[in-house]
Amino acid sequence: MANIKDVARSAGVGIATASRALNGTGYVAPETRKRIEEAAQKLHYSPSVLARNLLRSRSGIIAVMVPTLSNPFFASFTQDCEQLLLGHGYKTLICCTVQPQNSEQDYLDMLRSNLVDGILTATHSFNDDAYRESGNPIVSLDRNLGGNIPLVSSDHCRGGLLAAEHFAFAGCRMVLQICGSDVQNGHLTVGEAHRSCREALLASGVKSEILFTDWNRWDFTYYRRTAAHCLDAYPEADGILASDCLAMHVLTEALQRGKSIPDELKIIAYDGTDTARLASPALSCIVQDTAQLARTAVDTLLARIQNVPIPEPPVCNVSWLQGTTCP
Amino acid sequence: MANIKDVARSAGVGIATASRALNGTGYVAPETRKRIEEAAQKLHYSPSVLARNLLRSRSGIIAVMVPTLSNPFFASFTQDCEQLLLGHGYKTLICCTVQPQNSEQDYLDMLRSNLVDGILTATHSFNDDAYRESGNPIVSLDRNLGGNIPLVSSDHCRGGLLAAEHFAFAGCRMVLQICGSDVQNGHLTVGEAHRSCREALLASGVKSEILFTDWNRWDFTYYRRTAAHCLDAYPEADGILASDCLAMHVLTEALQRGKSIPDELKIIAYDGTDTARLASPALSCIVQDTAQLARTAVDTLLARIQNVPIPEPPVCNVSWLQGTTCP
DNA sequence: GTGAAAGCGCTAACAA
DNA sequence: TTGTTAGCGCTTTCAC
Repeated sequence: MANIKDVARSAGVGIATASRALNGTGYVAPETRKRIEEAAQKLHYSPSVLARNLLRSRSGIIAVMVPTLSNPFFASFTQDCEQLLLGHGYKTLICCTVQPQNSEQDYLDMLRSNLVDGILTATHSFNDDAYRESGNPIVSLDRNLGGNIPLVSSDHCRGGLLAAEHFAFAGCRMVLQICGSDVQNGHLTVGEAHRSCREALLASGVKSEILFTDWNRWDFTYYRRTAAHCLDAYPEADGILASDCLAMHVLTEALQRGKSIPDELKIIAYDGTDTARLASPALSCIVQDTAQLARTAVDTLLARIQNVPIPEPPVCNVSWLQGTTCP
Repeated sequence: MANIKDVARSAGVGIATASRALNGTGYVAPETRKRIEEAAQKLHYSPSVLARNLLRSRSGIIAVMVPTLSNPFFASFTQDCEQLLLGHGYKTLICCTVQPQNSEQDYLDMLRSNLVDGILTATHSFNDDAYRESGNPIVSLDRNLGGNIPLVSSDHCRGGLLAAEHFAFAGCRMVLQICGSDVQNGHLTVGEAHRSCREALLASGVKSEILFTDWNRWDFTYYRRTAAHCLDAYPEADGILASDCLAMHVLTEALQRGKSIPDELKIIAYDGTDTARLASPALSCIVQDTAQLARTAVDTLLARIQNVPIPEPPVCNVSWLQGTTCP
């Protein structure tokens, strides 16, 4: 690969002149510029981003950390971030933490070692200290990392309330809320949804049970087993709240058992990704606005990187999407 | 951020010694090593990957190009690649080409400018020349780029055959095959599936129509419109072959119109991602083995990077997954 | 065993 | 307007 020295030599000019011409920075005679450009063309010159990065100590790369891309919510969020970041001149490095051995620490080290300029994390693990200590531009989705790490999240409180209202309105007597075990440490803001939902249900005289799923499990078989377990262990439940994938499995499993939906069992899917909207019968959903989440997260991160004061990130919208699994 | 010079100074040694101690390369007295390590610890030293990369002219990053992560097949493939690459010490840069302005060219330039060590492309656009000219380590999924760019793909010929067999067995008289318009340039290997399916159908006396979808469209509304269009425009079709997402929309739309599935209409989903397996009634699928595809693609790319001779990449398995939308 | 120095490819002061 | 030079932070000869 030809480098700038080759180009300069070939054009019969100094290195700095070549650099200036190629970057359009500083003075350079039109005729010289032409010679340089031709030389660059001829040699297929392409500047080394590596060298440039070292000089500027920035890589132009942002890491997006998610548990797994196989979950449509995270896939969608990642996709949205990638597009937005691209618009700001950043590339996106993807980090899936579904395998416990891919410790978040390794990913955090990328920040310190300058491999990435910032991190946008949407993972669910526990070691919050590592994040705080890492100190650099980090923005968190849906998980309160403490320190002064900006938190971006949906209005889960309202989300939970919406769900409760619809369950109650539909005449449920006993709702099973399925949520990740990781909400238990209290740092996951989605816990708010379950808290507010439960509170509102109880206030309306509806019973509520909470079932915690295993940590960091996002696979088909686990979902299916969990769905079956719910129906086995809580036969009296006439309402179930679960995130998209799980809700779809519950729906499938319930139909297979001959349950009539929504008559015998109401289901509300939390997240409301396109995937959930594809189920038949259509799932009733609490929809998180991934586009808004991504936009907020990216804007906040970029502000952080540029060291401009960041406005308190707005809480993102949730909305009700009427399906047929809960009126 | 402390650099190696700071560490060396703090430990009272030369830079080279510090480097050797920290990397465990070359001789260094145990006691000196200890001093250096302590200094590094104290200063929170973390080596700059940027500098190291420049020196080695490698970044340890692989780019994975897909149309969009919102499609579960690509999400799954990307996820699998990321995990495998991580095991080989590579990070994964994600490039979504759903927006036409994010030209593949920009991404290819990353190769030349050393930002990535290799590219794994699974996009569907047309400019094959750019790939060939870029010359560096590239592996293609499901798209014949020509030159000597390795191609990894499923046994689509068998996939199409399987589909045809099941349609015929189910007693279909007229099958509608929906496929991306991009197969028309003949470079997309998935075209094989449709070719072989159609051939086998015709041979069995079953009619076959092919409907081409727009290029590079992967959104919910487009899917839905297309599904509706299929049912409108081909009322006589009693079998439909479509990729997962579209198949799910067709299923939903058909049910909404009161069609009885599979009695009046058989549906086979091509890809068979977890998402499709979640539909109710369960979709009958031709399953591509994304794990195997990813493994093959990654192995081939790494061989290419290390400049070892690459065995002809094996054609990956497809299999039939019995659902209830086609017996 | 250790350290000085060269250099990866580039940009930005500073001189000329 | 152009060229020389000093680094960015690191690894790696090659003397000592």
